[in-house]
Amino acid sequence: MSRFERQRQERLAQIRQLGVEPYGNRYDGVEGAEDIKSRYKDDDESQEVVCAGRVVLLRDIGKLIFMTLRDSSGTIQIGLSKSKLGKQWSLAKLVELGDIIGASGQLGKTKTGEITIWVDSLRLLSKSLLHPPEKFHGLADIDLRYRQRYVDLWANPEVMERFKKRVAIIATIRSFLRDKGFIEVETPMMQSVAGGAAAKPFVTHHNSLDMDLFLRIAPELFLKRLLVGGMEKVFEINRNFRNEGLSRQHNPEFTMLELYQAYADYNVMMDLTEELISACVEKYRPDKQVEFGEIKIDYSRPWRRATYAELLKEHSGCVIDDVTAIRVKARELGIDEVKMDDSVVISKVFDLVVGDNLVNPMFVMDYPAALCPLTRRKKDNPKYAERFELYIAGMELANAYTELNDPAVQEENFKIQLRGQEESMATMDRDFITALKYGMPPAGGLGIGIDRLVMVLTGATSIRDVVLFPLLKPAP
RNA sequence: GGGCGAUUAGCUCAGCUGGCAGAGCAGCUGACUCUUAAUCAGCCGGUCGCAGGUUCGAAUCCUGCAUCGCCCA
Repeated sequence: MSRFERQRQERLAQIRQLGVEPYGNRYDGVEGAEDIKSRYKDDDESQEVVCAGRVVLLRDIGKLIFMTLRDSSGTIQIGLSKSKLGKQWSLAKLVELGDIIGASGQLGKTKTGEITIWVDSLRLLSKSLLHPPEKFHGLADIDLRYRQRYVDLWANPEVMERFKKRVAIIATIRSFLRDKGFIEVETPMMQSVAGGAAAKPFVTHHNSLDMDLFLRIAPELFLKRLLVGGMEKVFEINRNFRNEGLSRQHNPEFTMLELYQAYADYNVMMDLTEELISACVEKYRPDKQVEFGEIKIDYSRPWRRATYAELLKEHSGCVIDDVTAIRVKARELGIDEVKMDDSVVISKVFDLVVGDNLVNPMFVMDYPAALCPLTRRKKDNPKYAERFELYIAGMELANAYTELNDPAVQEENFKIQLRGQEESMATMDRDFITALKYGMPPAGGLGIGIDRLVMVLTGATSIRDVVLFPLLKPAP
């Protein structure tokens, strides 16, 4: 135990000696700090208010103490004077930084004009036994901030603001989709076949059935079953799990919006995507500009739409059908392409040459069909699939396509995809094929990475700054 | 997995080519009824990440390890 902790334990004992319980109970009538401040009217010092929060600043000037309390809305100053508090003065003198207190009193202003609650009754709601981080710099150690988010949230106010914004963005998306007639569903997180994307799943085990289950890598195949079932506009916002490395754009569990609309196609999805994200921009970034690290994202509409082949030509000079030239380019970029399939080489070159450079929102359309096993091919050119990805700030924000609803083609694509994979992974979702055989309406489908969306709307360059508790190695 | 960087007081950080371990904040004591990162005076606080090595002498140089971060795969 550090000496600070011992000192706080002693303080705790002193408080108990005063007959005060240091861990309070229900405290009624509390209003948000910012609400209280906005209620203040000049020359009216008659309002009685109640607030509660953590003591984040403390200025003791003898017989008068000023404290700054922080709650989820912001901060407010309270003033405690010996003359006004009477018997509670000795308790006031024992309050330390980090304690959670409640206070009621008259709303007024100081001589210097700061709105202040002149406290007539004080309540200790929770004694803090660990000293808080340094008051000016807050908690700066990056690793500690993620590990002790419960400290980060009040020590660094902008963190609270960002997470409140995340909540609000998700609420905006839900109401936008409900207004358009989509219904929200929940599909299995634990699946016996992990399908709907190309990624390594996490494995878990069901004891009484004695069978392995996979945490889902995507909800896609279940949401499409719902299209077969007759739900025509359906969406899910929930977690996906992918067993891959961590980076500033990847957390093993991440939140994804997936939606499906019967009788639509990828062009409808493109309009919907632009409209949906723009609704969020309107609400949280009315000037349509977001600083993102070194770069600035401009959300002004309309967003450019270009085909995969056009962009490849534009940024690399290579024609997409000229595989030899693309392989030369790949080697220039340091890609070890010898054993790779043509389609894989093209996609690696594309990611490096094009993807990273797309700062403003850009729809990349018509991917090589080999990369899109769940997608309908273009009628006039079956080498390409009716799929687009939305890029913002060099990241893939959204992925959408005209859904493949021909069971025979789907089964064939699955077989090709499974070829060469390890035995344990190579499981065909036969039930999904059966569902398609009953008939799935033609449909457009869309996925949006919610964490990344929050990043590009709030200017956070690491996914860890928009996930409350990002995955970390256990503390040493 | 590779490269670069970091690790010093509870927190935020200085510490140059090797020579007695430093500051601010926090804490403790005292003063102060209008402070705003309050101020003023005094005091306390260290296994310099760990383990070796070089040296008369290592926070500093070398090697290895650990943890974290950034970049790359």
